[in-house]
Amino acid sequence: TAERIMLEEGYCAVTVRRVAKDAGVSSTLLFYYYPTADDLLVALYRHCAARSDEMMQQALCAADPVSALWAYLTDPARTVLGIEFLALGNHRKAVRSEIAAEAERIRHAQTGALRQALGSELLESCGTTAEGLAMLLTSVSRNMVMEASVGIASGHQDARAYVEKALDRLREAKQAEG
Amino acid sequence: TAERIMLEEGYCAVTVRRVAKDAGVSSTLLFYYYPTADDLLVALYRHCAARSDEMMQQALCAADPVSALWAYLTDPARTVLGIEFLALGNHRKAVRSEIAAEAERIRHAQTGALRQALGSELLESCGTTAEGLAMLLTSVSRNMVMEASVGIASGHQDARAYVEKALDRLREAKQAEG
DNA sequence: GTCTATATAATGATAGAC
DNA sequence: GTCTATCATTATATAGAC
Repeated sequence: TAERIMLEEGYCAVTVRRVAKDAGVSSTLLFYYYPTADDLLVALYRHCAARSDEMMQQALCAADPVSALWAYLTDPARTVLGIEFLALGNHRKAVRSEIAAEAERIRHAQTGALRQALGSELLESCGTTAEGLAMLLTSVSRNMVMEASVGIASGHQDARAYVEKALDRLREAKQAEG
Repeated sequence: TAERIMLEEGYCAVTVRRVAKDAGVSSTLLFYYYPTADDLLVALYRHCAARSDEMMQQALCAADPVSALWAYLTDPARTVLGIEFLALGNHRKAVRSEIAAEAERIRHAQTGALRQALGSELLESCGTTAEGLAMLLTSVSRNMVMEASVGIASGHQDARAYVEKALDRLREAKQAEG
């Protein structure tokens, strides 16, 4: 329930009373399990992060990890939720360090997979590193999803085409090399 | 006052009473000028957008518009504010269309300046368009600022170096051509 | 475990004095 | 224009019945 509210109305709308009301229980029951409102948000974050992590691990183990990673990154619901948690971390110190640590872990996992799939040499020959590429792909997908969500469309097709062509080229270069 | 609160605590913290309190006036005075809370937010948005627009116009008229645009995009305070308004638009329909329209206008201005500074042919030879490049640069700067704000650093140096090198190359190609 | 009732503070918004 | 006083609602949180 909390996840749905966060996705539809943003992290500010995820209050104990609101979640309790939508879930059909009393707010005191939620306070019984989560002593403070921040505890509820942290629990929600851990739940979503674990599931997201599982999805990403599957993507990184796929036959084509690069395509699977890009598909994972551009999934609208997951990305909108990720942005909300980022905003949450930006404004509530209680969850900030947790979100930062998890984000670093995720980037590290993506980095390892990209390095394994493409090789450091190929990445360097393209002018970046696995860390840089993971950061760039995350940036484009996040902004694309966020802008699309408010109805901004200019440049989206071009930017998406550019990224997907660049990923195609990386794949081809890897095949030619391997 | 509203701008400061939004920057420091996010758009959810920008309430009529809170702004009034920090500004040292009564909340009814704010309701006198802004009949609803949404009116206050829209007015704040217009104020910030106009100033931001002015900064961008200056950047786009600079000797080196590409560098100036990138400097403008990576300004932390302005970017954090921009992200807050984007999130605001995502969750409050009253301001959504206004924010989307302004964002399209901004992208259009950037697009025109990029086309003028670099030329469509050069951009196409790099595999993208002015719209696509504006979208990509905005994406990287936004995510970089947002992540840095919560303490995420992995890949930032590499991504920034990649973008700045790509922009350098575009400038050099233009100089060689012109 | 789950509830009702409650305390305290903050929210958007209005009525009316000056 | 700017204020005080107020209303209805919602927020986090606690006490205590069952």
